[in-house]
Amino acid sequence: MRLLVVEDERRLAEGLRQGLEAEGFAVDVAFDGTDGLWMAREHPYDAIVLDIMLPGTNGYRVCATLRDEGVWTPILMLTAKEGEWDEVEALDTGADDYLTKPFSYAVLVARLRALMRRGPAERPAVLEVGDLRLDPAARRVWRGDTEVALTAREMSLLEFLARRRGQTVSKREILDHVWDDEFEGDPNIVEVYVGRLRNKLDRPFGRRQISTLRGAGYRLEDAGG
Amino acid sequence: MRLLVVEDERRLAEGLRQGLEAEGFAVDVAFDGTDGLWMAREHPYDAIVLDIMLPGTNGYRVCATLRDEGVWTPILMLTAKEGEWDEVEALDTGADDYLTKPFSYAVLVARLRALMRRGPAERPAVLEVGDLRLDPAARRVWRGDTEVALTAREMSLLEFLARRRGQTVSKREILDHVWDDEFEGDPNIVEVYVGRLRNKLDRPFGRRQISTLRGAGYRLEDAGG
DNA sequence: CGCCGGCGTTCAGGTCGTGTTCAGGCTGAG
DNA sequence: CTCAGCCTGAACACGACCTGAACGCCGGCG
Repeated sequence: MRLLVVEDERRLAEGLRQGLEAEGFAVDVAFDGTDGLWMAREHPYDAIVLDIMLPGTNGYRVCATLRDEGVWTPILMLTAKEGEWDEVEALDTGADDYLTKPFSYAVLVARLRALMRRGPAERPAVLEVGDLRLDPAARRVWRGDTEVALTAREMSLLEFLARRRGQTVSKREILDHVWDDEFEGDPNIVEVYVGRLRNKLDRPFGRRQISTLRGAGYRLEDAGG
Repeated sequence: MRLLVVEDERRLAEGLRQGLEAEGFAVDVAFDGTDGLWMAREHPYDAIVLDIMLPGTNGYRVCATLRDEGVWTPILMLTAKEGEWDEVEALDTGADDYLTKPFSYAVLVARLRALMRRGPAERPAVLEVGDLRLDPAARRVWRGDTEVALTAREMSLLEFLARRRGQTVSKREILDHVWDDEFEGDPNIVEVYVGRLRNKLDRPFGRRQISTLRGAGYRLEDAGG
């Protein structure tokens, strides 16, 4: 069984390598996100241990990118903060399990074995909100039974809203996540794209699932409200 | 440390009880969801072990209901299927952790201890005052079961009052916090907005939870007086 | 190499919700 | 009774939001 450990704290990384090798695993180590991503793409690992706080590319991004590229190797994430939303986010971006630091070594091994027993989860995450269904990996969207064609940008906006379903997300938040932290163009672009999503997903079906909250932002309603 | 185990398989439930009591926990057992819900409401447990597949009320529902009612006891869910969406759903409905059956007994204990160490944490991102419930993050408000639509300004006024529930807040204080330190318009605007909140939250429900204290300010009553 | 179509983005004009002001009526304290 | 403080319905103005259209970039294709 071959493992990849992506962890920037050298001491912890080396400890894990030794311990896991003693357990009979073959272990590779990457010290930052970019390296980790590259190695995960190149080699067929049986599981990946992935820290969230990483230089280069952070854990969420590594995970999301791999899933996007169709790499479904089981991933166990290491989250630093306790009681935060990290865990939910970890699972949302396609991780299969998570562990909060500090963790017991025995628990890590137990959960790794469970993950690998489960096999390479060839299970593309599908988000469902009401009768809206979207497969981020395949980049496909259905309203009920009929598939709807979206452009790349429309897709990622919808995905962002879907992951925060029921919540109000501000325009600034949308710009930061769907566009880029440094995007400094016209925020009106969000309105334009929300409009396009409505034209494709709501109007033809007589719905209004994307609602506007003036002064607050937008919200994808849970039910077909 | 007091635990509640909600599990319908008698054999497993008894095994857990014995094992956990041997670890020094005080353990109560419920064999279906309805009982579990009732017991969780009545007693201040330090943590709850909750099976998903249950007669009566299923685990998701038990968890969601408790969270809705403001019970934030740490919950560890037991999911039966592997590699399904159960885990995400579990965390989404407000569970703090999950374990996939079959699980190692040692892992269960380890994770329980971690949960309890974390404390009755999970800050209720939701404010509750009487049967008034508001989720500042999602920007949503409910009176009992019915959601009420508020504008941005109404929302922040209500949030301010809710965070000072039971206390009298002066008009000046409200102006400083909900509007702006330098706001120099007509203070009457506070009266207008209090009136609007009453129209939306009190009047339609035959309540009067926002009371006026002449010469002093306003107060959001704890109970639905 | 140049045409073409799709896509992301910008722009301008129109709509309508929301924040604010105002004036007159109401209420409670002294 | 009187007055200050509070309530409230109506009116207004601003700006957030919507939308159709145009522009430029890029990749595919002849």
